[in-house]
Amino acid sequence: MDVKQRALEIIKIFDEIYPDAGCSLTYEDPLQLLIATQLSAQCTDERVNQVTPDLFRKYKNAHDFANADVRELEQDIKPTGFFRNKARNIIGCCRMIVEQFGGKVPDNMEDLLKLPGVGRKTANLVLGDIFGVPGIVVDTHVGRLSRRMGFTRHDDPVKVEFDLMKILPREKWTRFCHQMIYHGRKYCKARKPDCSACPVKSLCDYGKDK
DNA sequence: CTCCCGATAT
DNA sequence: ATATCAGGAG
Repeated sequence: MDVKQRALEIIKIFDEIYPDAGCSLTYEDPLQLLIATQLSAQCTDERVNQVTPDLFRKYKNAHDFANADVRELEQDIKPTGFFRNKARNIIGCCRMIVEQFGGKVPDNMEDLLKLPGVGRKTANLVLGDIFGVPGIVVDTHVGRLSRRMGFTRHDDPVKVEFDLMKILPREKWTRFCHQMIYHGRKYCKARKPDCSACPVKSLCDYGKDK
């Protein structure tokens, strides 16, 4: 079967088993999603969601974060790991948003990438979930599953992103990535993938020798 | 390529 | 003990 055809079949099954696939981070506005996503680097969403309610009660907007004390912010986000980099990035990010973008999260890739600590993964997530702009969100799950499913043979997230863009219909991009992450957490896990129970095993060669 | 880094699963 | 978690910068 053609790889595009196979992707569509997988999406059909994903739509049935993950009908409500969306972002697992809790947020109430664009800035909160931007910051929660930065905190989610090498950290589970679950842990981020344990930290953000207090965080967003304490810092209510870009101005509050821009004027935060670095050491204090470090302590506020410590459980998410990489806390020194993340605290510095969040403050730098919010200063730029206040000074150059009128206090609002930019709505385009070019400007989002200017923000410290924001790469293509974070930018594509914000574009997709906030502004409705289709984007391939390549995180650790999407990269791993894409390789296992034969959608790419690259490790480089940017190459994975462009391979997926060629295979998937544009309007499916954002939702498909959320579904891949759900699937990665439930079946196609990094350590002990549960191929025998996988709903798309007939469309994937990865666990074929068991 | 390395570094950042705490928490949990295996 | 080690791998891994919705990455990004130098």
